[in-house]
Amino acid sequence: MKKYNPKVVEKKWQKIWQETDVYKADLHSAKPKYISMSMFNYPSGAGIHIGHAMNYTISDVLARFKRQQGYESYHPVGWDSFGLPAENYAIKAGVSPQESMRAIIPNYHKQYQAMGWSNDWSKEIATHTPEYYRWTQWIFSEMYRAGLAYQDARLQWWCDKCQTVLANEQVINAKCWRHDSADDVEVQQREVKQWFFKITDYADELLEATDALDWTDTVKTAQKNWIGRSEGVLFTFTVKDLNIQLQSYDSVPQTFKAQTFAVIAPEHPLVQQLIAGTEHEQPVLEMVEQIRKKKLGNKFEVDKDIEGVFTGRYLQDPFGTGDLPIWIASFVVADYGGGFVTCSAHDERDFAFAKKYNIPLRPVMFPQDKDLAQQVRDLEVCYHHDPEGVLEQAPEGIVGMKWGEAREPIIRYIEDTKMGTRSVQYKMRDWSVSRQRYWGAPIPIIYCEQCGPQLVSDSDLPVVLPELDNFQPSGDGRSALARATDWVNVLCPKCGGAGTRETDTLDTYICSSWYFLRYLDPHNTDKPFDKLTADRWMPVDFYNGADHATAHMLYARFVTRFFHKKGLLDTAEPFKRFLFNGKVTASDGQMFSKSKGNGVDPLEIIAEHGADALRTYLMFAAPLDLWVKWDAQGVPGAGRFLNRIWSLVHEFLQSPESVAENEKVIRFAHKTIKKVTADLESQKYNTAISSMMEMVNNLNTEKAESAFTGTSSWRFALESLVQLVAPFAPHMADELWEVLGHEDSVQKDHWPVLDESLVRESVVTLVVQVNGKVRGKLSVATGSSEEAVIAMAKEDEKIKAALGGSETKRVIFVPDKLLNLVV
RNA sequence: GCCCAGGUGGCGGAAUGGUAUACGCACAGGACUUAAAAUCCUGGGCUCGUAAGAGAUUGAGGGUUCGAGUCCCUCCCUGGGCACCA
Repeated sequence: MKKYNPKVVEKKWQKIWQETDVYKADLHSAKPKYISMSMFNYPSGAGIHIGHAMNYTISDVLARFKRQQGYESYHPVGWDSFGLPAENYAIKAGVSPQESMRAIIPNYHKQYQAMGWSNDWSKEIATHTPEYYRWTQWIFSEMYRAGLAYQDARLQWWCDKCQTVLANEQVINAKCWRHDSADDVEVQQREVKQWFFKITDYADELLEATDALDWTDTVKTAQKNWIGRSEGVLFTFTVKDLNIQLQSYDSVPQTFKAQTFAVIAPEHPLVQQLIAGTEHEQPVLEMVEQIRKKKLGNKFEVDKDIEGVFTGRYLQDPFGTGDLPIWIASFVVADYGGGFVTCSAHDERDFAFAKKYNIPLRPVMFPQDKDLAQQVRDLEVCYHHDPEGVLEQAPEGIVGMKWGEAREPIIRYIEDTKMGTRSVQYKMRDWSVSRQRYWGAPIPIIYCEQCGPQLVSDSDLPVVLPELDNFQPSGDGRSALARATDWVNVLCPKCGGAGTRETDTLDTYICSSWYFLRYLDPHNTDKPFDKLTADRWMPVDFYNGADHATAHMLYARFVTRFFHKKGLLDTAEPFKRFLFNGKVTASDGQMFSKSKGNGVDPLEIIAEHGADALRTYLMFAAPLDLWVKWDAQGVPGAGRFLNRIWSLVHEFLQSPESVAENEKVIRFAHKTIKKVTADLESQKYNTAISSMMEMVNNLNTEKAESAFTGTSSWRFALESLVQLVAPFAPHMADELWEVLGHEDSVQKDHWPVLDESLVRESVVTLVVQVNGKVRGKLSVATGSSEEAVIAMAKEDEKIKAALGGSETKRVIFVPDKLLNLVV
C-alpha cells in the first residue's frame, strides 16, 4: 500500500489547482453565490504566523464546503499594504516601501499556497497600488462633497515613535497600538489640524442596525458601547452678569432640583470670558495649566484625585433653587455634552468633588426604607441610581414618585417650562482620518491662498504617492512628503494660482473599510466597483478575524452605508455573518511574540506534518470563538486521523469485490453526512471533525468484524468520508478521490447527499430510571410503545431490584430514549 | 466601576431539559519488530472494592422539575471589551 506522504500529495495538488484555476470564482455565474473571507492581511517581512493559519483556514473551510455544495464560492485574497511598519522599515533599511512590498508579497503567495487556501488569485488586490488607492482617495472626495469630511484643529493623541497622531481606538492602555510594549513610552496630546469623517452622523442608524446582525455577541455589544448612545435633557443657562449662554447635558434629569453647582472643562473655549478681569483669573488659569500638565503627563487612569477651582461666576437661578456657582473641574470631559455640566448630591463623582471643596449639597431623593433614609441623611453618603428611591423635592404631581417612574413626567415638565429640551448624546467621536506619514494614500486636497482647500478633480485621481529616498517624517509634524517640493507645489484647481498639496495621508482604516467591494470588481478603471456585481455578491456571507472588533468593523459599516445612501449599492450592511474567532497562544497561555521567542512557525509544521494535518488540528482543537493553546502533540494527532482515512481507502481498493450490502457502513455514512453538514453550516468545526473520527473508528471496527463486504456500501461510505473531510484536508481528499477512480477534482460540486431515512437505527438503547436515577438499559426496537417498554423493564432483574416491589406512582416515557418510573 | 463571554477528568473539549465526560491529547498494557520508530488493538479515568459492582461528581450555595452541566436567584473566580460620558 502506498504510504501517506503529505509532502508529495500536497505539492502535487497545489500545482494542479494552480494550473486548472479551480478556485477562480466566476462572479457572473448562474450558480448561487457564496463569499467567505477573513480580515485583510498586513504584509510584513515575517511572513505568515500561526494566527494567520487559524484565521484564513476558518474562512477557507467554509469557502470549500460551499464550493463542494455547488455554490459559486469566492475566497478572495488581498493585502492591506499601506501602513506604518513598512514605512518604519523603509526608514531603517533605506528600502522604499514600494520595493519592500514587491519583495514581500510574492513570498506570501507561496505561503498561502502551502497552507492550501483556495484563494482566487486572479482578483488579488493591494491597497498601496495606485489602481486601488485612486478609489480610496475618491471616497475621501465623495465624503467631502457630501459634507462628511471636514478639517478641524483638535487635541490628538501623538505617538513620538511614529511621529504621527493616532485615533482614539489606536491608543491602547495609554500607548500606541504599534508601540505598546513595556519599554515604549505613552502617547501624548498635541493640537493638530486634522481631517475628520463625520461618522457621528451615522451613529443612530449604525446602532439601530446592530441588533439584527448575525455577529458574535461580544462584538455587537462592543459596537453599541462604543457608539454609546445616551438619552436625556439639554439645559440652556445664562451666566449671571455676563451675556453668555451655556448648555449642559443630563441623562438623569429626575434630580434636577438637587443641582447645587456646575463644572466646566478646563479646555472649554468660554473659560477665558468667564474669568477675564476678575480676581479669579489668576487661580483659575493656574488650575487650568495644572490640569493640562497632568493630562500631558499621560494621566490615563481614572484620576481619583479630582481637582478644581471656583471661577467666581454663577448660573442665573436655572431651576428655581437659586444661583449655581461655576467651577473648573478636572473630571469634565471636554468633547462630550458640551464640556459643561451641573452637579448634585446624587452622583458619586459630583458628591466627591463637593465634599472636597465644601460645596453645599441638597439631596432630593431617599430610600423608601425609613431607617435607610435616615442613615443617608445622618451619614451624608451619596445615594444614587436606585430606581426605588423616592423624590422628596420635585415639581408638583411628581413629588413622592420613584426615581424609576419620575423620568418621563420630569422631562415633560422641563420641556413645558422651557428649561431644556430632550437630547441624545453619543460617546463616539468623529473619525480622524489624517496621518502625518508617507506610506498611505495622499489626501486629494490642494491648498490655495485665494480659494482655500480645494478638492483634486476626480479626473486627476489618483494623486500618486511619489517615490522618495528619505522617508523620515519632516520633523515639523508633517510627513516626508513635505520635502517632495516638486510634488507639493501645484496649481490651484480653481483659480490656477499657486497651491500646495495636503501632505497628510489617509488612515489605513479607510483602505480596509471598502476592500470587500473592490474584491468584486478589482480591475475596474472607471468605478470603484460595478453596482450589478456588487448587488449580486453583497453582503459578504461570512467574515472572520481575531482583532479589530470595534473600529474596523464600524468603519466598514459606515462606508458601506455611505455607498448605500449614494445609491451605489443596494445593501447597507457589509457583513452578513461575522465570527470573532479566538487566537492561538503558547501552551502556557502566553501570547506568541518575537521577544519571548515562543513562536510556532506554520511552515515548519507543514514541512513536518503537512498542511492538511495543521489545518485539521487548528479547526479541531476548540470551538472557533475560544482561544486555543498550542499543543505540540495536536498536529500529529490530526495527522493520525488523516492517515487512518488514507489506509481505509487503500485497503478497500485492494480487497476483493463483494455483492453483499452492508447497512451498517451506509448508516455510519449518513449519520456523519448529517452531522458534518449541519456543523459546517454553523462553524462548529471541532464537532464536525470529531464525528468524522467516530465514523473512522466505526468503520475500522466494522472492517475487523466483517472485512470489506459489500463493495458498493463501502465505496459509498468511503467516498462520502473523502468528500466530508475535503474542506479540512483538501490535498489528501483530492488524492483519494483520484485513487477512488474519479477524473475530476473533489473540490467542486461534490458533497454527499443525505438520506435521512438511512440515519435511523433499527434498535436503540433506552435508559430506564427509577426516581430519576439510571438503573438499567434496554435494547428495544426503534419506536417501541410505552406499554412494551414498561413490560420489558419490569422483567429486568436490576430494575426489579431497584423497584423493590413498590407501587409505580408515575411514568415518564420518552420514545426511543428514556423510561422513568417514579415510586 | 460598568458591559459581555466563560468555569465540565491530568489536558483541549462534547452534550435539542433525558445514559455527563463523545472525540482528541497524554498515560498504562498488549500485538508487530533483533530493536526502536511508525502502525494497530485494549484499558482506567474521582472514592471504596481483588472483582462483580456501588457511590460521588459539571466553580460554591439555594430554587423550579419525574429528571438540571443545561432554566431561575445569590455569590466566587477567570478571560475579553469599555472606562471621569454627567
